[in-house]
Amino acid sequence: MLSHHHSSERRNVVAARSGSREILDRVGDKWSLSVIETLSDGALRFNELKKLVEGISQRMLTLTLRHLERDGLVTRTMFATIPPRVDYALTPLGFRLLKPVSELVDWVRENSDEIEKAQQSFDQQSVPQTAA
Amino acid sequence: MLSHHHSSERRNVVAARSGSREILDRVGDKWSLSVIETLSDGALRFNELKKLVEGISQRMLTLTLRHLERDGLVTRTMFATIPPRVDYALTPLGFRLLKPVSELVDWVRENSDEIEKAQQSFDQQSVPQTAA
DNA sequence: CAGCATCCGGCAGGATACTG
DNA sequence: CAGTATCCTGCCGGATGCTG
Repeated sequence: MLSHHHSSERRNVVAARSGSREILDRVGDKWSLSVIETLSDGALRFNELKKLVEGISQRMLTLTLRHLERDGLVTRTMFATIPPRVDYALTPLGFRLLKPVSELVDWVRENSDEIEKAQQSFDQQSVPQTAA
Repeated sequence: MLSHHHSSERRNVVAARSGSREILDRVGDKWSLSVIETLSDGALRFNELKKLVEGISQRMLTLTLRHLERDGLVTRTMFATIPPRVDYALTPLGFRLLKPVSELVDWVRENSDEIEKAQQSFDQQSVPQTAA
């Protein structure tokens, strides 16, 4: 399949089908990437994560962790102590995801200057009202 | 900066600050990645894009393109013909973004099986109500 | 053809209060 | 400590109708 006849129909077979959507369904929410990166140094407990992923609510942390756990990117380990203790850690799959993700993060960081410059010049040309 | 003293404070300096959020602000919305990928083959007109990025509304296409244009990832070229014609194309910056993005897309595609398996086993263990 | 304006529903996600 | 439960809000994004 995917074999195309002439040249016109090929394009978004890639775009729409190849899963840009699936990525975002996975790590495209507000917190997943931050959590994954924070766990790259090793296992952490719930409240440790909550402190480190600054700004996250415990509701969102719970939901994010559940989601990542469901996707097989994070393990959840409970200790039946009192008070209870729960460790979260990246799975091998989660660790492997770290590489392409880091490269994307690095790319954005390296190019953020150029992006900001583009934004500024765009914003200027869009609002040339008062003075030309 | 970023120099840390002892080992405890380093972690999410990376995660929260390094821009996982900035990425998603840029390409983390519903359509940006699809549009970028679709433009990787070359310039396209508005309605061509609309057809190729299947499922997108023209409102969202407009907004997405404006956003990408503002970020310097896409150029917009108007031809003052009747009827008007507008071409959209990736900038060099947009093209360079394609590489890390593609790797992430590829990673997800290559690992989607494992992810789906993880999801299924997670869903089973979470709902063991009727039969154990 | 390539859009902008408007209206509108759903849901991501924050705040808060309560539990084992 | 590590969550759940509930309420509430913004805003993302779809549908529709109108223009140069």
